[in-house]
Amino acid sequence: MNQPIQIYNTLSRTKEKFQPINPPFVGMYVCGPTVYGEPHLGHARPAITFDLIFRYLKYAGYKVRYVRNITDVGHLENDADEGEDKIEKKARLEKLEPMEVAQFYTNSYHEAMRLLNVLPPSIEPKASGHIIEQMDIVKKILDAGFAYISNGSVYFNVKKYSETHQYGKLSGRVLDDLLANTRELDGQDEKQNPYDFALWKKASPEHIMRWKSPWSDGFPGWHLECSAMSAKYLGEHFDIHGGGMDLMFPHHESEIAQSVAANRVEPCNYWVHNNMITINGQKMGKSLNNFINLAEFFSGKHPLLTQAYSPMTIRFFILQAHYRGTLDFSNEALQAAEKAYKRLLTAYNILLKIVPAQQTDAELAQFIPAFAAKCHEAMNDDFNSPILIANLFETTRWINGLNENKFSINKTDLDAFTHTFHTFMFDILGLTNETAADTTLTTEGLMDLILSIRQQAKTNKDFATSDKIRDELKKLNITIKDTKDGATWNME
RNA sequence: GGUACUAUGGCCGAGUGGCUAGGCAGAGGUCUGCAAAACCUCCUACAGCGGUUCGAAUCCGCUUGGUACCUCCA
Repeated sequence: MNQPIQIYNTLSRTKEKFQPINPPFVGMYVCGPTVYGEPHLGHARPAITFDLIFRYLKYAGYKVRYVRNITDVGHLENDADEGEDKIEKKARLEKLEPMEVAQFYTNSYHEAMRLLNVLPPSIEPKASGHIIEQMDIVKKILDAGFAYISNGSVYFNVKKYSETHQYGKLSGRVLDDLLANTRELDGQDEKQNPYDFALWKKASPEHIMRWKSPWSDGFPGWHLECSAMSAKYLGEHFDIHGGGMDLMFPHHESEIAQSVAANRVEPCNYWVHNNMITINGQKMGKSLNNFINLAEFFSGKHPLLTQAYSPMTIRFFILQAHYRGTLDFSNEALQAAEKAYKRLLTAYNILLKIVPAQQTDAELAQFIPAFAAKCHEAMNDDFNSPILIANLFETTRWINGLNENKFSINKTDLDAFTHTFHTFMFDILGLTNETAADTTLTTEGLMDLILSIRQQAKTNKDFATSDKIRDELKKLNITIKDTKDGATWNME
């Protein structure tokens, strides 16, 4: 509303002006996790990407309804010989109810998101709670003639659909190519064409998660849950649909086909996809032994990690790259991010302590509004967080200069400066002031006392004592810095 | 093989047809009892080969590399 936002739309492969259907309201749907394992980096990136977008749209004055689902049914194992539901398999291995498994990992996911300071979505619907809505869509698609029933399962007729619509327009696929490149596999006789996809699957006898339907005892297939839940909470036609680039085909492509077949309307105007993450240049996968979950990053307990990385370091690192580029994790890169993040925090904490003067230096007076403008410009250009962060770093020399009395600033300008910094660093990027959070008044008092004793020792040339104080504090992760005006400290 | 994304200095990672990314690391300096921090200065890249252009890392083509997806599943 109050910002001209450009957003990259996968459908058009260009940046487009963001124009909601019904301003100031914005509907955004993002594909959430399948809860059958510990949350890992692959969960963090989309969550943080769309958290950034959510935060900025709200900042820009929109009333955003953000829906992010929990997938807790019908996820078949990728490389298993017999198609076995991931959640069911886990349940069998751990001797638990399937829903117990789903709940357990949903809780883990929520905890990881909380630590990463990812705001909870407005609505977080579960697939298992929307079976009826999904069956309704199956009925609609059957009625419209875009699906067929085969042996108790219902399949989407891609060929029929493509006679009047363009299946493949999101991912750039051509139907003939799909056909030519699809391998013939066993057990696909139910489908008329290999590229048809299931809307409803008949459950095999050992399949625990099943629901009654007009077609069979079974479970909803494929991409149906997102179509059902987005339509229920955002309407049949809403603004933004997001997710990882890996979901573009077939998941999102099929969502479009389903929605158009059922409702005769495109599900959304803007498709937004975040790019993938690699670890040391390789994709992350259990079979590659480089699978690191978020708890392991936070604790440092993984053979590939040389140290623990705080949630804010991970968040900062992810935001330092643009969401549409691939991002490679390595210890070196994370350590650089950790230092950079701390430097920015230090600058902010110094800014809070600056005492205003009567006047602001002319150059600084120009910088402050320019800084705000550049921050907005960065975010308006397809949520360019790396540019925003670079802009924040531009402030450090001003802040350090103020701290050393090289410049002066008046109260109005100082407030504006602080406000802009705070807004972009904490409200929009969603970083937290980890250092300040640990600092209590008691600690301040204790540190003042300790530093005065150390100053006394230094005055007496008792450097053994002063160094001992500094070294022992260092072991507690408290760093002393001696400056002209006395010692300062900060806690890591 | 197909589709998509991508290839930037020691590392991470932005970006535009001609002009500074930013961070980390490194070098020198200021400061300092020492150290750290801070500040100043330096390190100037754009996979390869062609083409368009007065001019391209930025546009086009080809080549090569990386990643994801292309079967059941969300």
